[in-house]
Amino acid sequence: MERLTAEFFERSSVVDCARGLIGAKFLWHGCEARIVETEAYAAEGDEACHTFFRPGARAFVASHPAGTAYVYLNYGVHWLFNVLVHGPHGSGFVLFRALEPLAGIERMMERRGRSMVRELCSGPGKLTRALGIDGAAHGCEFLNGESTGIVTGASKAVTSSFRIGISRAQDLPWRFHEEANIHVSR
DNA sequence: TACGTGATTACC
DNA sequence: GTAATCACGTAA
Repeated sequence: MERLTAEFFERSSVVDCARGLIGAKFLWHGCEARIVETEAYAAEGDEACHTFFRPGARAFVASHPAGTAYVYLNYGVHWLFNVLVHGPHGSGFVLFRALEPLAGIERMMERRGRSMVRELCSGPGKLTRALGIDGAAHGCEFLNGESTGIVTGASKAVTSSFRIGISRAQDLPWRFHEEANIHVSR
């Protein structure tokens, strides 16, 4: 078990980072959860990535180091959590789509208002709510924080599939999840 | 299956 | 100023 550093998000492509994070442990202010579902968004050549239609996202990519949190509000309701990648052949984001709660579960239940563990983090908007992540985390270099970061973990059988909830570039198999894990999004 | 919700953006 | 678009969750 080792802490991931920014170097992890510099040495591989955004797609490999997304796949490689499955099974790792996400630490956030007293809560711990295994990453069981991610998606990759490439800053160049991916029409579903924010950089394709948002100048502000392009500016963010250009002005922050690898490993920075990119957090934004979606549909006016849900905060979504991404990690910035600066790979050898391009930049991008890894979206956290689902987690398997390990510690701090009581706190997650409080924030979610649900008591079933598999309802806590089984979606990108759910997991930010469960962990108390909001716009304050945007731009944060959380990897080496006092109480935030990512720790390597056993990667089990990882399946790739198409990304969810997007209208463009639907043909890229850039969603990754652990097989047969009940905590992935529905 | 319908719909609330608000930031960002492009275009007047 | 306006309108369109959205990497979603919930109840039903």
